[in-house]
Amino acid sequence: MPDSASPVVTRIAPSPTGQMHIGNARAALFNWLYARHTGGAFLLRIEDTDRERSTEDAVQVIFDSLSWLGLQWDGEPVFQFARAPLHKAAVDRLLASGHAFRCYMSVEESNAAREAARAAGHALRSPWRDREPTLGQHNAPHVVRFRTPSDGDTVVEDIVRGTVRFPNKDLEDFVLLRTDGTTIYNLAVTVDDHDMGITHVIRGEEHLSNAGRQSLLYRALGWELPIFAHLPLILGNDGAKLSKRHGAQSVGEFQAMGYLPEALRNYLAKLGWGHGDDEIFSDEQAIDWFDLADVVKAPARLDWDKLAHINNHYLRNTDDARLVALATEAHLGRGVAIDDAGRAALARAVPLVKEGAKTILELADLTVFVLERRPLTLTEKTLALLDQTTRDRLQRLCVWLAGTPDWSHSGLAAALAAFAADEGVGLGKFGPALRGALAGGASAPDLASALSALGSDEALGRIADALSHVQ
RNA sequence: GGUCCCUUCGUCUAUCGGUUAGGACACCAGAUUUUCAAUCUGGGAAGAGGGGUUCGACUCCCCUAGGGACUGCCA
Repeated sequence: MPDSASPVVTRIAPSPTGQMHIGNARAALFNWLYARHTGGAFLLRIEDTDRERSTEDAVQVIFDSLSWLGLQWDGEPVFQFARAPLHKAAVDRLLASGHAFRCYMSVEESNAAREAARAAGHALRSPWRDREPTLGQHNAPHVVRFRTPSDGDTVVEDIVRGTVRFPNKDLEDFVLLRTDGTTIYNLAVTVDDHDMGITHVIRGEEHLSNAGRQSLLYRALGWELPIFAHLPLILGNDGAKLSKRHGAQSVGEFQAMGYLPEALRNYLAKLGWGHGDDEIFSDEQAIDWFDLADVVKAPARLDWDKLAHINNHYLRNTDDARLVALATEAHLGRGVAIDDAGRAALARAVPLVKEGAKTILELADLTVFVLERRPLTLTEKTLALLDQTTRDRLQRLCVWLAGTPDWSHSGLAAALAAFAADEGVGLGKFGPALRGALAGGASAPDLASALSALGSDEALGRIADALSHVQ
């Protein structure tokens, strides 16, 4: 194990084959937190050895996802495929030391051999592990496999799992080099983690069994093992593996749904780790408190309600300029045109409604009423409310409001209350009709807020529109 | 099938042998009320089951059950 005095080096190593999974984002977060907590480094490695599935776009998705999440990696990203010569050199060493061997079985043959081995109660053992190819065979198509010990256990010390042992007989002679000469995951990861000086391998539990294979490689290569920490999986709300049907599974989707990166960081940090009763905390606090020893073992389910609650907290504590920009973006994304008046109205409306929004998308829903164009289409319900008494009252209200100099929320709330008192009725007598006149069918906040967000010209104009509506 | 991991309120979790098992989200009720929310107050809600160890187990050990991961010339 690495010297405890040596600086911590962690890494996130996604493969560029599509979107960045939220589980991967959480792993990145924990690696980042641990590196920052210890004053160490957080590195990024792109695992692009699968040439069939790796794409340029997906590499960009990884950069974008990490950047959006605010998890800045240290140094230049390492591209795994570019390190192929180093991987092959390691394989040569393994071949020379007898820890690996050339296997001339075809895919079909190895599949059959694997089944036979399982039937016999152990994992695949290639017949070539103890056989020398003839001279003619030597360069025939082959893979290179690891010569897995037949007896004993491979022990993995894991910070969150404790001591985990895998019987070697159940670990097959896994492939190191494909027939085409390219390297495979376990070998590449081991060589890269070693060369990059990774001290702590923090990743999802799906890699726990790989830690056994990788440990075998580290020892065969004569290298010091890193400290392993396998994180519990993130499941969907129903306890099943997180997939498309759970609503979202990639960082990009969470972003598109209107979650703030800091809210997602906070929520994700609480999935598999926690600090007592603390629910909402800053990055500084998380960095200060984070420790691998406190990582939870059990898998966690994604709770959308709680994420929404946390997102709402961050939304209401975010500065208005940023929220207005985000809301504007959301409206434009929906094809809603916004002119200068609209921008101004949005700037007035956002601060007044943000407390009720759980996502940026909801913030857009709550502000769409200010972007409607006059004359608004009134709902049946509003039309029904506009009887003569109410019309007369709203007419007087317009006069009253026109004489109200303070169109701030509090000024209007006071004006509305004073008007109601003057009329000798409760707000309920004309509130619903006024709401309908101001917002049409769209949702709107409390009346004082709605009025204030619209501004006097627009608000009075909308009321006049409603009053002139033929019955 | 084999190997490995996991198991406290519906959910995320606290507890690290002695607590009325705490908090948060959600839920329910009440208050407020111009819609929906928001807000305030109160409430219900948990140690998978069975054996041990111990003066004493949620906590340690074993078994069972359930869930999950891996088992590939993917990562």
